[in-house]
Amino acid sequence: MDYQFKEIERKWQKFWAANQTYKVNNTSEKPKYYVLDMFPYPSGAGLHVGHPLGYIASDIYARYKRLKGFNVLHPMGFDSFGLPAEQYAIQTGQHPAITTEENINRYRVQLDKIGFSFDWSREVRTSDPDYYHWSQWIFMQLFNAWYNLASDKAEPIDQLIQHFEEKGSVGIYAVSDEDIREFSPEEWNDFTEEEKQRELLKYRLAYLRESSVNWCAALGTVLANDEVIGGLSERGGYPVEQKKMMQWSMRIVAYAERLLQGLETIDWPDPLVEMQRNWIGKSIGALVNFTTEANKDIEVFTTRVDTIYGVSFIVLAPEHEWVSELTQVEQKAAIESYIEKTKKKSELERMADTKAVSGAFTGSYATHPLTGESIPIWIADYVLAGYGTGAVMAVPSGDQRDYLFAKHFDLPIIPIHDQQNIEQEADPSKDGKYINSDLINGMTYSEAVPFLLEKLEEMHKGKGKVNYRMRDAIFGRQRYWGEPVPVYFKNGLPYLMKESELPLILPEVDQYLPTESGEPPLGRAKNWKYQDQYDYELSTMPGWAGSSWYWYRYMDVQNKEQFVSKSAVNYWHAVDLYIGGSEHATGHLLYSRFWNKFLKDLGYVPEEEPFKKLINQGMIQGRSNFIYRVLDEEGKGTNTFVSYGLKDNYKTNALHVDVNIVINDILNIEKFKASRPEYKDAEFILENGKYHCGHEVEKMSKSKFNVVSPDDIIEAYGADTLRMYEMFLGPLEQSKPWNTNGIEGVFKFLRKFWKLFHDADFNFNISEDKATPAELKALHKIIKKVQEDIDRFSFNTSVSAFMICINELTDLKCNKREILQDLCIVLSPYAPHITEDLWEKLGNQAGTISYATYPIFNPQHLVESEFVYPISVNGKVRMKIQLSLDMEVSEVEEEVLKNKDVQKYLDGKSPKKVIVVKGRIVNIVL
RNA sequence: GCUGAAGUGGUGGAACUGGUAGACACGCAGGACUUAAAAUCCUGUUCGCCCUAAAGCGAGUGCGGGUUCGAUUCCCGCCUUCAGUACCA
Repeated sequence: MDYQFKEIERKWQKFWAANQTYKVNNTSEKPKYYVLDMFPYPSGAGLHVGHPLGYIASDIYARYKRLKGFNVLHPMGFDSFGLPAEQYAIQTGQHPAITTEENINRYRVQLDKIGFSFDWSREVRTSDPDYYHWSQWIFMQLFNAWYNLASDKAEPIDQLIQHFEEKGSVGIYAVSDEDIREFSPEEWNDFTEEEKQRELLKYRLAYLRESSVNWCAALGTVLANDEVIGGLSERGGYPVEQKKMMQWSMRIVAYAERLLQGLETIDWPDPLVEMQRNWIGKSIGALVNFTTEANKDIEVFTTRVDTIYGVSFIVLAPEHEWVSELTQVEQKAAIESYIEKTKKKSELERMADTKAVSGAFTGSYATHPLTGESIPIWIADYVLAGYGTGAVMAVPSGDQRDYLFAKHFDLPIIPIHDQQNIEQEADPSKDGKYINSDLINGMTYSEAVPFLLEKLEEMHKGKGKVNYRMRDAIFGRQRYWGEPVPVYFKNGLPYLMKESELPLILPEVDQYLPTESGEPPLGRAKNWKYQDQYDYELSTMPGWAGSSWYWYRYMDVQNKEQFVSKSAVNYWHAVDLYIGGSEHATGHLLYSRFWNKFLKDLGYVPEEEPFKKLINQGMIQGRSNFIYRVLDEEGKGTNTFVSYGLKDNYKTNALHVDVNIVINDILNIEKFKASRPEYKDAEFILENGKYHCGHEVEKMSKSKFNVVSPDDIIEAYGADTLRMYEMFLGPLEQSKPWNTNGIEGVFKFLRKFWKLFHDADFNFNISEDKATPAELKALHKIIKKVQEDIDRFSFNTSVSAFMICINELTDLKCNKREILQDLCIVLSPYAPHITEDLWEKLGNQAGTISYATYPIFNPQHLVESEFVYPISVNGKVRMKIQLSLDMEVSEVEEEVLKNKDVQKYLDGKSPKKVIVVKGRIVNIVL
């Protein structure tokens, strides 16, 4: 029988499931290896051909590691809380759990058809109460912890309480809110319970804070940033306003430095590391105090304390807390109107017109800490309330924004060093010697900074300070389909439930909308009170809660007592290889590192970093096809379509056409006519009897008719072809458009491979004869190539190498067991079905190829005695001469120069120089 | 603007440490088989020059320079595309 991929693939997928071929134990003699994929959100649209790219690569890697003798953990699950299911629920009233279940089942069917070696007995779903039990539990640990700067790690809050009881607030160095109180142990012990809780909340790593959210009154809901476009809601286009709400937050900033340092220790792609670094945004500078008449010191953050003598004004963010107090009576109207104006501007507009200078004078002055001069205080929206202290010392000579502001409002611009050129724009260089700078005149940058810091500190006017751009993460969503927060409120203060009461199950509601009074959907739940009297927290956890620790649950998915057992985590440790998209660079991957560090601080997990090696698979874009409708004289569409090459002779209108009825850019006219009634009588202007379509690379989406489903590919060519073709498309990390053109080549390759094992009538036919050196050479070339390729994640090049190998063996008419059996093993990570089938036919026990031993490369088989030297003259290859590889450099040179064709080039002269690289090349320089 | 990645035939791409540029595959062209088509197989296919073929010559990895016996690979400057980020003091 010819290669019957459908039958083969069905047979082995059934076998693997029935025999739990890929089930893995938490104990083994073998070394462990953990290969993880970023788990998907199961959307209603199902998988398209771009989704499995990373899964195929990781599956090849996992299978390869098994052959290399590792105990491989390779699980899969679903990130199943999320907005689309909730949106659908709002529209249809269907419970999101039902939609989610349906989508997961569909995903599972699609994934199973591709032949992955996942251990499905370890599947996790973040929306499953058995799973979110532990998301809630981790939240509780965060609530019950504080960050001790003295030990530089998170510690249980009980230790902080004990310190307060014994020593008061003295000697505590914590990451906390700014408004912490100072107290003695006696005072602490005299605090009421509520006062104590209120104070502790300022230290907890999960804490309540007032923060602003995107509130859309018309939709009655809170929107995520990416649901707001130009100040309007993405859906419906309703106005969105900033609204202050009490929100759960996570003190991720406490980990900023460790998150930054950890980047040095992990093997991630450079762009991704860079993105995280920028996101954390560390800057080293100083805090400086400027005194004001109103007796309110303005603290500014600067990275250029050396420019302090160039300060000619102070700028506050319009939201700065002292703006109103600093505003003088005669300036009040101007300031208030300016604040009003900025409020109306959405964040996007503020970003868009970065060129327009605007601001207003408060009428107040501050005193320069070193010169004692009076400096005007302005407000302007180019200063952001959220960064640094929300106030800057403006140095127009050194900062372009300050420069433009000074020019616009006619404020002084003071040059601060002798090499500064400030005629056209600010000059931020540090190269000169300071002028106009009193104490530091004549100093260089590296002398001035430590000098000034010391001076300011001595005067109690400032100090060195490291600032991070990263903000604490908001940890609440006013939504239904997420993990309930295991908290109830007593007298307005949050308290945790008992751990034994977990999980707190997501209650039923009548609608998935906010209540009339604007509370989140959980406000609709009937009789939902803690101990029948206390209100629960009504917001749910954000999408990243469940994904910030899921790789641990895979290690020990059935555990009812703990999120992961000590023994499981001490066996698997951390993820050795993680494959996923770069869109999670600053979300999931940052939060996961944060939670991991926290869990490590409390001793639950052993590793500081959860993902040792990470690979980003590139995005698969769509490749759209177009047909060209001919327009008549009035520009109206006709029912005639002109082929791509002739379209310039007509007035046309390009239309997307479904790529699934186009092969190699040739339209299948019959299928097209049948696709819609109005095309039934369509006419075509053809080229050589064919209709050629135009094409363009776009996002893969339904509306562009360029979505290709893996199901269709598998139906036509099989999963092994799909797997190999996805790899063959190009380097894993590169983004590329999906183009089904070319898949035939991979399919033909697998047929040729099949034919090696069969005679002309497709009877299984294997020879037991001894292999020839040429056959062994072909085999050992591929053994070596594939292991090198997989080790550097270059899967596309091994597919080519397999093709070369099969072409060679076909030419050699090789059907010897000695060669083909090992070849099956080497190919099996890429094409598991066909190799498993042939493995069985070769007489091996069914279903065992996955645990076979990868053949050992023997360099002996690749040793050559002769080499065809390319002979180049002045760097240009002119001819080839075959010589023995035993020949020494001098012998090669001698032999080459004797050659007749070489003599022709020499033309009687002797060469200036002859370079011989043994076994590589000869270059003659004339 | 800043940061990062990348520019190689008609197309996807290969060339891993500076050593035969275009492997492998698609497409295309020609041929075999066939009444014909599909399928399959064979041959050719970077561009230009010489009527054609063989042989040969010249150019060639975004552009311009450099280092080197030799550069897709290293260095300098520029252009283009994609991605991320953005008044961060």
